[in-house]
Amino acid sequence: MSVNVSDVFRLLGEETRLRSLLLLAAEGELCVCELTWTLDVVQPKISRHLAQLRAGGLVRDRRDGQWVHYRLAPDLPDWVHAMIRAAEQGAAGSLADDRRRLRAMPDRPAMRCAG
Amino acid sequence: MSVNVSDVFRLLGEETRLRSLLLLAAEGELCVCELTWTLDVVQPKISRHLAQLRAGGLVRDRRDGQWVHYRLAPDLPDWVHAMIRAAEQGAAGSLADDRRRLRAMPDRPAMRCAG
DNA sequence: TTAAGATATACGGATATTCGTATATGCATA
DNA sequence: TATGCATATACGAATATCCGTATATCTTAA
Repeated sequence: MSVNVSDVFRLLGEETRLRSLLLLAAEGELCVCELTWTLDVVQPKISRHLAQLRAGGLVRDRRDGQWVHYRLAPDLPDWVHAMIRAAEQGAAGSLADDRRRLRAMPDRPAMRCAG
Repeated sequence: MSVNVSDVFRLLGEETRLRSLLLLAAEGELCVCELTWTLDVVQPKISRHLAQLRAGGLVRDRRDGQWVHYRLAPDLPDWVHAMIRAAEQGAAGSLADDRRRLRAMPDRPAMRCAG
């Protein structure tokens, strides 16, 4: 699964995908319902965008009962990590907002070890 | 002229724009005809994409007689530079190819101080 | 087995993007 | 002024992207 530079740019050029990826990078692992709630969009929209991130090799999914948890792909090349760090820096404000909203989510599917 | 993260991603998610920007970052300043020749695309295509990069605040242009030279915007935030460096790393191979092709261009409009 | 919750996909429709071609604009030079 | 070169823009067509809604799939629990 090799990642292509312009594919990565194209994938992250969409707000929902960018916000999702930055949340995953910051929180480690999130399920679809957490992203749906945090970003305040309908569930199929999140699923579709996550599927694109997965097809592009940026994230992996893991089923856990009813839930599917997404995380960054474990084998991303250095330049992708560098690019994500740059994006975190450029989107610091809105990322912090999203993380705050996530923490305010009621009844999160627990078993999370984020910090 | 403030640059937005997802705008930058979207702009660089198109191959011609990405290759143009990386060439500009590597070479300092290039005119439209150099990009047209190097990337082997028709001139209006280059002009259109450069116009988008300019509208997005990523590049500036400078007219010099008949030629218009483009360069990276001088006031880009750190995270944009970091993102460009990451892209250079991820696209190292094709960027080197493009720079080689540029150096092989005959009758370049001179007055260049690249290296 | 039935019901309910979480997630994924199918399907159109709306919108946006990209492109090739033609043409306009700006500058230099005869 | 007339011509030529470099660049920009206009325009329509092809294509891609994104979305909302409906529905399918998978899992758990009763």
